[in-house]
Amino acid sequence: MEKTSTARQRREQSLTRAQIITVAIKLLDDTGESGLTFQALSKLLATGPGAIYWHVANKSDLMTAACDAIVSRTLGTTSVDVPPEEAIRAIALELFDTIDAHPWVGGALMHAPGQLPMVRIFERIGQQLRSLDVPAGREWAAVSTLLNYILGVAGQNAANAKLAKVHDLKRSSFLEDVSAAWSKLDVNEYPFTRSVVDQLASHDDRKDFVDGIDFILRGIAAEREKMVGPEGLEPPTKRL
Amino acid sequence: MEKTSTARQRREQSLTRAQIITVAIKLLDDTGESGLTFQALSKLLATGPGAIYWHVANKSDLMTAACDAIVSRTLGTTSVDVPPEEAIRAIALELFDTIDAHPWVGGALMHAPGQLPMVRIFERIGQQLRSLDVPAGREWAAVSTLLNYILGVAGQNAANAKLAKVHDLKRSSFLEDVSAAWSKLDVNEYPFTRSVVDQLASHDDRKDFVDGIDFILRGIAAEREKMVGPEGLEPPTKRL
DNA sequence: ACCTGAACACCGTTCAAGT
DNA sequence: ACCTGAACACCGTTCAAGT
Repeated sequence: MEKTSTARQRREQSLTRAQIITVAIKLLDDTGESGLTFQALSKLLATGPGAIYWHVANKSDLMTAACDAIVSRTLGTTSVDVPPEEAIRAIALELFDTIDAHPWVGGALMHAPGQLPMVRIFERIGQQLRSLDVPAGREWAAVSTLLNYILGVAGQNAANAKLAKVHDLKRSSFLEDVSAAWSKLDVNEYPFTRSVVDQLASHDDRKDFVDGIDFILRGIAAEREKMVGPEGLEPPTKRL
Repeated sequence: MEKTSTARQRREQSLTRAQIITVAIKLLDDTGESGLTFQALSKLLATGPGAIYWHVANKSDLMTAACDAIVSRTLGTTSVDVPPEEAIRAIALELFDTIDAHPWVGGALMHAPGQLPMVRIFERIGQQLRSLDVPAGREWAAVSTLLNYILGVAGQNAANAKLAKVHDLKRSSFLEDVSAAWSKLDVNEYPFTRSVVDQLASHDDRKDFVDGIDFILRGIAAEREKMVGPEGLEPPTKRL
């Protein structure tokens, strides 16, 4: 009944914020969002719950820090020197895969608006949009759209993972439950939903995700093309 | 120190699920997401915490039910007989305004994937997309994109409201904090973010939101136009 | 069938006391 | 400067006991 694995050391060196974050990530990965407790954390770190508060402001601070560690690691590996639209797709997909592997990151991302992890994504996408020559006045809207879409999918993934863990641990397809519930909806009130129930089981989350990114990118491009118009003259992009 | 307002009745009639949901909504509106407790709720209903569990499975069930009450009310008022793209914009805007007025709805929406409130939105958008003649194979991707984008904004609004309440109750602009933080970022690492800090204060959340919807709609339309091609022939849309 | 309310098993956070 | 760990103020949820 006792976790004999990661609980050793402590004593030779003093506790570190980085150390805490590392163990927190391990805990979150192993036991999910609800598994991160100061109790469990302090046991793994062989210390008291109070000690952690010396290095970390509170649980929310810890979550954001753990999230940022993952996000910065992910964005660090993105390839450069590809066309901007492809780069954005690559950034988005890497985020998707990361959140798929660590669903709690999705939840943490959602609950830390304006915080460092989100700014990292904002910046990366913004830079690519800038080399796409999106007019200065439309940059904000374009980045926000992409970011909010990514956050929506991220949050949904996190929620799915939590539901799957709560409902029961074995059956990976709670999709069947949803599918069954949708099939019982009134056909007159929910004609569309009823007509696409079968796609619930067959659809590919990852593919759908990129499709969404592509819709947005196409929308941004379409607006740009319309603005260049007959003269082909664009307002000079604001530098720095 | 005692809430004298809404605490009366009880006794003449038995407790109702609808009654519970109504009071829960009031509590959520007045005190935020963290204000909804079975303790506070049962006090307002003049009963014990255990009584509520006879009508409601658990807190998550209650939250989803409260969320659904708001969402169904909102979607019920949407006008009909407008072009599909405009209808989608209208649906999205009504949702935005609703979530702006009840930020907790954003959080509840995010945590109930596949649940009734989300299906309502899914269905409404899906119907409009169908009258837009989006090819059957692309409907799922198109609805998902719009829905996930809306969910992203919804979640962000909820998170902002929570942060604003926690940080301090008076100053409505925690934007200043974020703005200050962004201004301290390294210019070489965060050139884009630094160049748009001023837009943080001046931007209009609601307008940005519609802009995002428009990007996506334009993206969907652009794809459709490309597919009709020279022949102008579309595959017949699957009926029912 | 429906309500009561004490009790349970947990939370995050604090803080006097130690080193 | 940093850690200890008991204590505090809450949670959601349960359940024997009532009507």
